[in-house]
Amino acid sequence: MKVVAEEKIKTLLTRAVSEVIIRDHLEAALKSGKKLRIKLGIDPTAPDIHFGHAVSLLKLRQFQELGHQAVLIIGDFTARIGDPTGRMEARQALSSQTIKSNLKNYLKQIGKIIDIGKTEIHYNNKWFGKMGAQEFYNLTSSVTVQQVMKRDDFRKRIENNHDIAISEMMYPLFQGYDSVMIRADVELGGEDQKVNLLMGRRVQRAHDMPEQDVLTTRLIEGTDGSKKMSKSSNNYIGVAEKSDVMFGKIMSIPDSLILKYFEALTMVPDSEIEKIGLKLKSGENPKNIKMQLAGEIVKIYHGEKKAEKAALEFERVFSKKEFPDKIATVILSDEGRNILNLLSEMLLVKSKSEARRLILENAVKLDGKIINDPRAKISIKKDAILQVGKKRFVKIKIK
RNA sequence: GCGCAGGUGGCAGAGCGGUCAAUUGCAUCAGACUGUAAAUCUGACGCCUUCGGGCUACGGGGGUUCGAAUCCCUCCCUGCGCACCA
Repeated sequence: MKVVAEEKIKTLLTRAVSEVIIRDHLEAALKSGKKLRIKLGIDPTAPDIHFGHAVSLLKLRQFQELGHQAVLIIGDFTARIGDPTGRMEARQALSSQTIKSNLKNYLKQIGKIIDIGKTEIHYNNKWFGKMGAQEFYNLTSSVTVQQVMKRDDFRKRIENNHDIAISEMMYPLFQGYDSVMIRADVELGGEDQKVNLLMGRRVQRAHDMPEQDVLTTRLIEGTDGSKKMSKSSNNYIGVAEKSDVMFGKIMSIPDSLILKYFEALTMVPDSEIEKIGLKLKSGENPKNIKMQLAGEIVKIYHGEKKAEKAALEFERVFSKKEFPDKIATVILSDEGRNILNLLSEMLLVKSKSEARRLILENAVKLDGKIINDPRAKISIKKDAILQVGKKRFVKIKIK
């Protein structure tokens, strides 16, 4: 029994982990049998959780499985102020109602990964909402500008003459104060969060509290295979995506990411992953292994059955080039109409100009037959499938 | 507050009176090749079009000019320097 626990602790401290500070301290604490308080902060401004977040959440789950107390911090305070990071982008503060409804979604998504029933959830507006100026002042005194500016993206922005709002510099402080309020023993986060997480230690120290250990998880690259997964790079896979879409997106990652994804996004045991690594090396078609990967991941969010269905569907549409199982259906009268109008009415294209281009690129098919004349008049006599590119389909029913 | 440099398409960044719907890179989309891989190659990439062209765009507003992304005025915004402050 004890051996199993040691094994788990090892996995906890190494798998998909970028850095542990202070490693020896945390390891000792884990072995002491003490129930630790593990903090993870969530920013409720993003519309949904993606696999980048899932890495830390899976790590939190591992802590839970060892009997530790998961503590989620929902950053509703900062969300209400409005996040200044995305320059130009909507700065308007989210209404508390939007935040509330977002949260519901969040918890549903997060609940697929961790055991929400055993998780403490705190909204940091609870303490920041009524924080006085004096207290705020004290908080700002616990850290220097230089310390905050260590963050890489701040440094780069200074170099490139991009602006940094003072409120942005306050973020790490707020985050650190959260650690004080919930008396965190450990804080989790992506490796890009390191400076912020370390700030928690500083703020705790300033509040005469034992300093939390910090565990950063590896960042994963998105579907493009090069940039880290993020909403702004549009290379993310959302936790809430439909099983088919999720499966397909996982299949589109470069082969080189397969093992990393296995480690960071599945619960497949280390020993198993090692074997998979060997298979890859010995020349097995990576497609098969990627299929397995996709199945494992989809299973977490949608269950075994849907994962299997998604695999079949994938084979059907992309390997065999057949039509998908389920296609959005539109009912139309059978009068003839211009192909351009048809495409834009079906919302398969953004504009008629785009439609024209796609047609000239041989991307538009009706029942599998290429339409290459933008002026074609189409009259549909019986049900048909209209297709643009490889991924856009609409089934037309005649009424 | 003063001075200087800037604000261009999703982003970065050219252009500095007509040949600018605007070089180029990235991102995106389509086609070829495939395992929807990745890489690569080809093409497209404001909107509308009867394919002749038309319309709307280079921070906002106004002006000069036959003609402005390009010149002038003004407002807003950003950076840098000085001053203020410490």
